[in-house]
Amino acid sequence: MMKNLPHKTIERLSQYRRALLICLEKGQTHIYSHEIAKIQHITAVQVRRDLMLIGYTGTLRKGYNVKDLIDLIGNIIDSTEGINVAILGMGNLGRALINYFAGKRSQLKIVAGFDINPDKIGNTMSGVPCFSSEDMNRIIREKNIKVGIMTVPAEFATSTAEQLVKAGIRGILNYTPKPVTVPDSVYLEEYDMITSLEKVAFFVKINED
Amino acid sequence: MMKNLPHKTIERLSQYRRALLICLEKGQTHIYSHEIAKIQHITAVQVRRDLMLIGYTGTLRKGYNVKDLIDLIGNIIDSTEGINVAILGMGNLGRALINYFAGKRSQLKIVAGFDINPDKIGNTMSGVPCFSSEDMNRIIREKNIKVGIMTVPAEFATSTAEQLVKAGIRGILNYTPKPVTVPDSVYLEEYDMITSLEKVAFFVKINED
DNA sequence: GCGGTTTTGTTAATAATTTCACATTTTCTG
DNA sequence: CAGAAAATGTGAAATTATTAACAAAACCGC
Ligand SMILES: NC(=O)c1ccc[n+]([C@@H]2O[C@H](COP(=O)([O-])OP(=O)(O)OC[C@H]3O[C@@H](n4cnc5c(N)ncnc54)[C@H](O)[C@@H]3O)[C@@H](O)[C@H]2O)c1
Ligand SMILES: NC(=O)c1ccc[n+]([C@@H]2O[C@H](COP(=O)([O-])OP(=O)(O)OC[C@H]3O[C@@H](n4cnc5c(N)ncnc54)[C@H](O)[C@@H]3O)[C@@H](O)[C@H]2O)c1
Repeated sequence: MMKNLPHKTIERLSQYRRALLICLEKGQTHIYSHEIAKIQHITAVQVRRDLMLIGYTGTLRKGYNVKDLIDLIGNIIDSTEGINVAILGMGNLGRALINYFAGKRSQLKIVAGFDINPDKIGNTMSGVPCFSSEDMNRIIREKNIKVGIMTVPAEFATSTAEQLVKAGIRGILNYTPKPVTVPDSVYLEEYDMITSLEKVAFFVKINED
Repeated sequence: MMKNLPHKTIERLSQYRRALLICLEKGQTHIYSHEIAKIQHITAVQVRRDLMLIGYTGTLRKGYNVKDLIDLIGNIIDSTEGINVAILGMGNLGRALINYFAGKRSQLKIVAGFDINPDKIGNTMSGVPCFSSEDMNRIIREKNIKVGIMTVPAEFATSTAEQLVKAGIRGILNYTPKPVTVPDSVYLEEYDMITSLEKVAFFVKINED
């Protein structure tokens, strides 16, 4: 069910929820498609189309119920039992991520970090225990970790991905600038900040007439 | 010229270059479309189509010349005089970014950081001087900074974006989870790691049959 | 209660992106 | 040198994503 939602829609649903959570905190009970659209820099039609795809129906002239919509998006994109996540490489970026995620989403819990630096192993950072990379296989299985976020140095990207796959991981988010290869059964997402920055720089350049 | 390249192509060109630079370092002189494709997890046709769009012609049976292609991609996406970049918010993520970018791309130079924490102002981090946010307007104009990377706490996202726009910035890369609004003349790119993680988690969930 | 306005939901149209299919060229092999 | 194999380049088709257009319903002001 809901397996064939467009990839772009999945991303937007996550973003809608983020915006809706802010509205909920502010005590807002309803929201119009064009309000969501404004926040996300897209069109109101697109918002309505996405909500149509997940079968949510708003109220005419009142818009969408913020709380209900948050819940429905949760039903669609979250998994019921939650998903345990590991950080590979507790360096600058790894720590920044742990800090950022701490308590943000109850369905996604960072339950372990891994490193090879003996000074870090055994410590806890923002509530996340750091283990030795050597124990990756065991810990990932013990803690039922499904997703790994790779923040190791680029030269260790390939070997770390291999270890993760061997340990039975189901999804990898790779922040390393080194693309990795995984079997089809593992979902892979790669992101490089330089690509984003170069894209911004490109459009700045061509806007300069 | 080259103004109407598809957005997706721009992103991929940046990624091709990243891969090609690694090949160049290894001493590889030529590369086939299917080799590039494998690295980027896309199809060879897509690579050829992108290169067709930028007017690059490879050699039949030899593939593409690594060095030439790197140079051509540079001609397309880099601006000739280089672009100066500022980091807004020298916290965990800001410092991680400075560290990461240091010396990676000569065309994109992080020339200033801004913060409001007096302990940070006046210091230098990985060669990047940290200024007070109050001086943003002056410094951005003095140093001819065109692009800003926002890594301030979410509650300061809106005001920081406003300051940047007032200072005449041309592009913003927003890593804050708070979407911001800017005039059409400013190119805006937003990225939230939670969206990426939720996307990975979603596909892990639906792959579990 | 009526006419005007606003908003949703959805079909149809359009636009963007990717893939297919294949002609062409080069290289290799015997 | 002929035929097979491997690669590029590209028009056309297919797919995916976005936008336009509009009917229908709800509310507002009078
Ligand atoms: N810093 C950024 O903003 C940024 C942005 C994009 C990508 N990246 C990439 O993310 C990665 C990490 O960046 P960083 O700034 O955190 O670097 P860092 O050097 O601060 O952290 C790397 C950490 O990984 C650990 N490590 C090394 N080998 C390991 C292994 N085999 N298994 C587990 N842990 C291991 C190190 O001990 C260190 O703690 C790099 O590949 C970098 O290119 C960084
Ligand atoms: N840490 C992550 O991995 C991560 C990931 C995605 C997004 N983010 C977002 O990036 C932002 C920064 O994250 P962080 O972990 O670096 O936080 P942080 O608290 O470590 O850093 C924020 C820095 O911004 C400075 N600051 C505060 N107000 C400012 C202002 N008005 N002008 C300039 N500087 C100001 C603070 O002094 C601090 O140095 C947050 O919005 C966070 O949600 C972080």
